This record gives sequence, C-alpha cells and structure tokens, in this order.
Amino acid sequence: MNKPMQLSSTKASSSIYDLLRRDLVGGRFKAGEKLAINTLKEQYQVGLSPLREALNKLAAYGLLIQENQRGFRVPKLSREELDDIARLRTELEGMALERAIAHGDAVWEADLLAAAHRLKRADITLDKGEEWERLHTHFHRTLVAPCGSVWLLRFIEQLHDQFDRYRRLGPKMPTIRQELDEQHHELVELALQRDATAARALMDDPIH
Amino acid sequence: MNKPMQLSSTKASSSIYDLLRRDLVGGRFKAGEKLAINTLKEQYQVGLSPLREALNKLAAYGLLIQENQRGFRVPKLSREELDDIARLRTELEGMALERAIAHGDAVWEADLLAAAHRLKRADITLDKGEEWERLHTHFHRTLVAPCGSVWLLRFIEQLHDQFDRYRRLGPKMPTIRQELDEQHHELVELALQRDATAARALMDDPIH
DNA sequence: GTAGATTAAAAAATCGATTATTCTGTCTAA
DNA sequence: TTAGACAGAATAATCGATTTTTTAATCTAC
Repeated sequence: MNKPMQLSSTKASSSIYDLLRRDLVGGRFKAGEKLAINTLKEQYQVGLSPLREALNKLAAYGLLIQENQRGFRVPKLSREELDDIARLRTELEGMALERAIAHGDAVWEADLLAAAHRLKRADITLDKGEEWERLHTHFHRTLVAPCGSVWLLRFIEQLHDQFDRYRRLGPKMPTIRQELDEQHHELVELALQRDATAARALMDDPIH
Repeated sequence: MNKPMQLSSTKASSSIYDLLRRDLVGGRFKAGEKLAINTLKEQYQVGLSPLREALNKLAAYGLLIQENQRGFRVPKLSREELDDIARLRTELEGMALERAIAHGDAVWEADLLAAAHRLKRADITLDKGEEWERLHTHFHRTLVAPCGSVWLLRFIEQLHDQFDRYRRLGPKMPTIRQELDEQHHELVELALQRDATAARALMDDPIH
C-alpha cells in the first residue's frame, strides 16, 4: 500500500505525443503550416527534448513532414492523396472485416452491439463533437479488432487518422451523418450474421 | 561558386537513423535485446539527442519497442508475427502489382527488365551479401512502383523491412535462392504481358 | 529462510545553453 | 533596376549536465 502505483504513464514525451496527434488529426493546425517549436513548447508547456521526440515520432507516423534542416511542417492536403487514403482504407478495412467475421467470438458480438448502440445514442443526443468522434473511432476499431493481424490493424489505424484529418480540414459534407447511422447499423447486422460478402460490399461504399 | 553546395544531408539525426535501420533490418541486433543508449552513442559516434530522435522514429516505424521509462528494445520474433507479416505483405504486394500492371508505362518496363537483369547477375556472381540484398529490394520496389498509391508503397516498404529482419534473424532456408530466381523471372514476364491475374497468383506463393 | 523495505548504483528522460544553419532585409556593382 | 553578396536575426539541431526513475543488492523483521 506504500507504492503510489501510477496507473498511467506520466512521461512527458508520451503525453505530448498523444496531445499533438490528437490536435493534428483534429485539424487544429492548418495544412502546410510550419510548426514553430518554441511556440509549441510554450503552448503545450513541455521541454524541448520531449517535444522534439514527439515530433519525430509523428513524422515517422505520417502526420508531419520533417524537412532537412528546417524543422517540421503539417502536410498539405491533396485530392489525389485523399482518394488514395480513402481507397486503401476501404480495401484494408474490408480485408480486416472479412477476417474478423471469420474469427470473432461471442464477446466480439457483444462488444460490437455495445459500441454500435453507444454511437447511435451519441448520434441522437450530441450534435457533433469530440465524444462522437471518440465513439465513432471505437466502433470501427471494435468492428475489425478480431481480424488476427496486428499489422493490418496498425495500418488501418494510421489510415483512419489520415482520413480523419482530411475530414476535419477539408470541405464539410453535411449529409454524411444520417447515411453513417444506417451503414453502421447494417454493418453490425451483417457481421452478426457472418455475411462476409455483403459486409465487404457495404464497406466498399466510400462513405462510412 | 562560393557556396559549398552540400548535396546530401549531413544531418546527424538522419544518418544515424539510416544506419540503425539498416543494422536492425540486417539482423545485427539480437531479438529481444535491450539497447544501451550510452553504448550505441559510442559505437555510432553520435550525440545523445540525434540518437534518441532516431530511436523514437524507429519505434514509430515498428523496428523498435519503446517501453515506458525503460528505454528501447529490439522486438522479439514470433511465428505468429512472421505469418502475419508474410501474409499481409503478399496481399498488399499483390494489390500493388495489379495496379502497377494497369498503370505502368514503357519506362517501367525498361526499369523492370534492368532491375531483374542486375539481380540475376548478382545471383550468379556473388554468393550472398549486402549487394544482393540491395538489388533484391530494388527489384521488388521497381515492380510495384507505378501502382499509384503512396500509402500502399509505404506499407509495403515497412513490411519488407519487417520480413527481412525475420529472414536474417530466423532459421536459414537454403533452397530459397533458386526458387527466387525463377519467380523473379516469371514475374517480369507476366508483368510485361500485363497478365495481372497470373502475376497475382504467383505473388501469392509465400516465397518470393 | 523469506517477504518486504531500504539504499546505492545504473540508466533514462529532461533541461538549459551552445553551435550550426537558414531566413530576411540591406547594400553594392553592373 | 536588379542580381548577387553580405550581415544580422531567427530558428533548428546538438551537446553536456542535471533530474528522475528503475534496477540491483543488501538488510531487517518475522
């Protein structure tokens, strides 16, 4: 009972990484913007070393561009890249969903129903916001979780972040929300029925 | 004529990253090994900051594990992960090859022939070694280059590195070389004939 | 003897300051 | 007027030292 037993890591480097990642994906930086390290240092109240290490990781992850001797920059958006990301994400998520349907057990079914339900509630209650984003991410993560491939999940996560950045920074599409509701519901139905073919076909629909 | 005009980046952080990546993929570290930062610092003759930034990038890339407050570790090998990597790599390369066959132009055909030829020469001449590895990598990179998806290429590269690490660290398979020769040759043939289906079928063969 | 506490040594993470590079505005020569 | 050179300011990258945390070894109470 003596040890404080710190449950979550209090490492400066990790937490600044999470914060920056959230803000980059959340579109709180302009595309193409140059990051002023000293400004960030003050804004996030961290030292230079942890900050630089976080920026390096984010660059390796693809949320930042690291230029030779001139610091870090937020990647520009392009129509071509958005298409690339959306298409590849569709294909990889489809692949993962097929495998998840083949391997997922009863616990998965329960988790999936729960995630879908919570998302639906949030859809009705809240207009938009961080909470909805969190639940939406969680739903998609749950959907493909038992696919059995750590690397596939890793890539999907990465593409998800990229896609979200485009969704937040790019022009808004107001009608998406309702279509999303129905698609999510259908996906759950098909997953529970283990209908891999139909689920994959639905997944190939670019909006989800 | 005054400026020294440094052609290649002389950034400590970048070069140590490349070196470490090469050595990790090349199997010069034991799987599961803990990296002693101070030892690395001396071995590679770099400062602490560039070294740590490189290690952070490698962790984000998946060639190192970063543990809470206890430094960096070389990932362990597991049969399951090898299967995961090999399978996913096969699927993604197949996907990329299909697209490359659809989009590749005459320059690609020439590059591909050249890369295949050089690889074949190296196969005959050199027994094994860094040069063969370099040419082998280059051949596979050329094969999928015009697939049109930056992100797909990025993931394939990543999986390629992972697979190579297993190939270098895991138990050796002596008969692979010859099979490789033939498969490479066939792949070129099918690519030039634009036979996507057959090429993909060949690609699905786990050894290549 | 053994579990748990205590402390010393080792290592990782972070900080503050220094060095190297790039950027910006001004000047000069054609 | 303008292209190029130059100097000063701003910024990025790196270093050396300090702080924090973990690991290992030893001790103490039961």
